[in-house]
Amino acid sequence: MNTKANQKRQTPSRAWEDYLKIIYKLESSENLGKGVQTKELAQRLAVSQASVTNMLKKLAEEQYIDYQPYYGVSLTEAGRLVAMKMLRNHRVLETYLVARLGYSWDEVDEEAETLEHFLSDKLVERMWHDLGQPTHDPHGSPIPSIDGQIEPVQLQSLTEITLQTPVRLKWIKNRSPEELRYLASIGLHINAQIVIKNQAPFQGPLLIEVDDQHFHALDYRMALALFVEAE
Amino acid sequence: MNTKANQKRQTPSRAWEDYLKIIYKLESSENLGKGVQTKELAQRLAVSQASVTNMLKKLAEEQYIDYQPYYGVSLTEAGRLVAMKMLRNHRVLETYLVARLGYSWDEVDEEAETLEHFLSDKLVERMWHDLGQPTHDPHGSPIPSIDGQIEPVQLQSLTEITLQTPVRLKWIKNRSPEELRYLASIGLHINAQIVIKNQAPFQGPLLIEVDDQHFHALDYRMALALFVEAE
DNA sequence: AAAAAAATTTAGAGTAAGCTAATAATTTTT
DNA sequence: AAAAATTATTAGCTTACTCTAAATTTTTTT
Ligand SMILES: [Mn+2]
Ligand SMILES: [Mn+2]
Ligand SMILES: [Mn+2]
Ligand SMILES: [Mn+2]
Repeated sequence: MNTKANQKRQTPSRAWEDYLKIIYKLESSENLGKGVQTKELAQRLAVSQASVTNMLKKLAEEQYIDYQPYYGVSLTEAGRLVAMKMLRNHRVLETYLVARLGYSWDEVDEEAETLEHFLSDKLVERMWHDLGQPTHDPHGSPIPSIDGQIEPVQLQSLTEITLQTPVRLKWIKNRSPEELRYLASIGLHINAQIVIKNQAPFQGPLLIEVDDQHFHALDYRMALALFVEAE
Repeated sequence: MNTKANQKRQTPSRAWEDYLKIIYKLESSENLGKGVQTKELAQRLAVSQASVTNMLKKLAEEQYIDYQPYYGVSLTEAGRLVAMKMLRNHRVLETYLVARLGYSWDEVDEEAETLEHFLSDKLVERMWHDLGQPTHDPHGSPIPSIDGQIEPVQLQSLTEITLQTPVRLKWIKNRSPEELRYLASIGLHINAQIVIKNQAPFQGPLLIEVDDQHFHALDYRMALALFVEAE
């Protein structure tokens, strides 16, 4: 009856869930195959690095992550499943708010960031079925399946597209509400058609035509966050 | 620049909100005009009496309650408004889950008990408008208005009704999911017609007829929680 | 009015999650 | 290969909320 070894893995708290979700996001958008850094986590979670170190020890203890002190962390399968559940909760809710309660795509993230931790499985599944089992959220992010599978994103950034080739907007990655409102105001919603007419040098703005209608100058950094598919 | 006096009142935490909500419920269902007791709060919140005392000091400090040590507590106006917001959030959500997501009345309380603390005003108002601005939840409890007004319940308990007088069921107070399912199974939903055919002595069961269809024996303690209105 | 019972508060401690400052390890630059 | 810069960890505190056990006050019973 060893008190430590026998202990059940606890239900992850809100804090743990946010850590695991961010670790997942950093892991999958990471250029290299290295572990996720303490510093990056601290930034994304808006807590001190010391707090992150402290929490990583607990997450490792409960086997949600593999932790090599000084060399970063990666998710275990248990940790990945927690992250997937958060992404599913978050994205199903966002989709529901837009489709059923008149939210616009810039309003949903704030609501979902908190509620993702408190929605029951039952509620998420009922929303998802009511919506017709959607596969993507209002920003084009894939919704993990209930058993934790997620479609790999196979899209190109708008910055990688050659001039004059019409493409369709499929995913907007991580933009602020203000930026999302701006994008909507120039017609850049999911599935909009985009043709790059010109690209200024030195990572300068792109001249784009949207849905064969209007021309706009698009900042290079913004273009980096727009992911598209050949028509 | 006194650190204490200048301090803003903090946004109430989930724990504070639950305390204030329960204080409200005990205050308004209390027989006498005395303060709400520490012991009752401890029972309803499932925490120790010492924890309650500790929390009451903080709530009094922030002026959400009036607290007379040893003689119980009552809500201030600020405290009452917090309680009303929780009841509104809780009851609007319950109504939404039943009307829009196929929940039955015995499933909604569990979901609402947690989510009431995390729903934004925007979301609650959108659900409420989408539902057509309902005034009562699926159990018949009144939904406070957005500015904290609540309709006083003016109903009689089924135990106070004379034999053979048809009445309509308007409110089921505080029943467990199991009891709610049982009530539904014998046709006792909101607005069902009830006629008491007989009442056994010594607070024994009531013989009732439901919607002119079926007869049932109803436990006296259950009847105490059913509130009705003359037809 | 005293004794007994019940309710309440106080004392002391624990856990979760955060912080700053100090220290240590790693990585980058020279 | 040193020095400098960066990143990470440790040490020591803090706050919010909870607990049990002991002490105190109020209420009820005798
Ligand atoms: Mn989001
Ligand atoms: Mn979150
Ligand atoms: Mn309820
Ligand atoms: Mn609650």
